[in-house]
Amino acid sequence: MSYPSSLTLARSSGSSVAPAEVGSDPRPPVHHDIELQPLQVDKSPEEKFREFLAIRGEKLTAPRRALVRHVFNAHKHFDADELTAELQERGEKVSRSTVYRTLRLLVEAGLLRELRLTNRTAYEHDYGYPSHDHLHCSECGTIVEFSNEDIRNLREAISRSHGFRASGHKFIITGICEACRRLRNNRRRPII
Amino acid sequence: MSYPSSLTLARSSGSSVAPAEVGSDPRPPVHHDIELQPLQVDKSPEEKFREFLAIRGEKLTAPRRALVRHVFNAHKHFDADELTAELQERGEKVSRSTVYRTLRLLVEAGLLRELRLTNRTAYEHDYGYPSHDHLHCSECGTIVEFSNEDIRNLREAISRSHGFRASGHKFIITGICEACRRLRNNRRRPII
DNA sequence: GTTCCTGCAAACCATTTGCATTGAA
DNA sequence: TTCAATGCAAATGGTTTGCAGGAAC
Repeated sequence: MSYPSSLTLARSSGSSVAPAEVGSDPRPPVHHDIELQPLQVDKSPEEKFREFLAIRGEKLTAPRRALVRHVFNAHKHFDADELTAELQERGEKVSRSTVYRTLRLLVEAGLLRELRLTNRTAYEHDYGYPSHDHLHCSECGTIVEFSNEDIRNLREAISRSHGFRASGHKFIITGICEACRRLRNNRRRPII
Repeated sequence: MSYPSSLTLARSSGSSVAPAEVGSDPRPPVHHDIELQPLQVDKSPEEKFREFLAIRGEKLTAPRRALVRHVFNAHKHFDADELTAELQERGEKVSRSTVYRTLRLLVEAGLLRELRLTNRTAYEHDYGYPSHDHLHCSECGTIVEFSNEDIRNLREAISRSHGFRASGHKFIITGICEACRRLRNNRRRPII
């Protein structure tokens, strides 16, 4: 069976260097700006999680199910407190502790990936989503995803030459996004 | 005037893919494993810091001087508490708060770079040290530095294609270092 | 002198944990 | 029926901050 992966907002996947694509308003320090196509996967995240738990003799409870469903319902970056708030707004009974505990499990299960760009840990989909890296705007905090296959090769070559066996990597490019740069320029030469 | 930069432990700088070089004991979760040549710089870190402070109308005090001297006396990764301990062992009167405050200044001044691999922030030399990236052993916590010029090009190409103006990047390869891999293998097939 | 800096202790804030209770298998 | 999960509140641990006294410019 094929899980249709109802992720939102997919764009150009870009093999060597992907074309530009920038969001409109740069003010709120929120993330997103999704560019990649979700992968077709044969099991739903929930099912995948249940299996992971079963192997360890652990249980898929109501709060865990609500959480994993909610998280994979929209493709975006989020942190523990945002998630807690969203779940509670929806009337789901999930405490902050359980959110933290479950997020840790989802990372161990390979469903989510951690991203430490600020003091709060951000999470993103790993299961059903292609390997990618991030551009991080230091002005507005926007996170843009991109995919570049050279990076993987580079990572392998470097690891090999250092006797490392790579299991993953993080490549984060920090800078100013196009929208913020334009705002800056407009401020410098204002229309009188 | 040329500052001779008394950094310790330099090794192969490696342009495209540097040769392997691995430390001996992988147990303690401490960092290091330096591979790059320090750069020749025209001002000492202390002098550079003094200038930075002067511009902002701030002062180079005794604790700050002790700190910047100590930090640039040896090339290694360290965190705030390690540094506080080392300074106090040497009889320098620097409180933890001042260490935190001064580290932040040194980052702003471009003398140090922050590295967030664990829950504690690690610091490393930026001034007088070439741009580089890191291999991080998930088993023993060792950090190995490497330098690869393709990364910079990749970063520029990707940034350009996304309308970003890059100001920096972090490329961290996670995996198992050679020493830890050997330990694992020995454990799997023990000598009876 | 004025302004900035220091140390101390307290505050902060994200995350973790102990424990009594509840619930999945 | 058993072992694990939950929620709450308290603990943790790295980092920041308010403030009164102390130093640089």
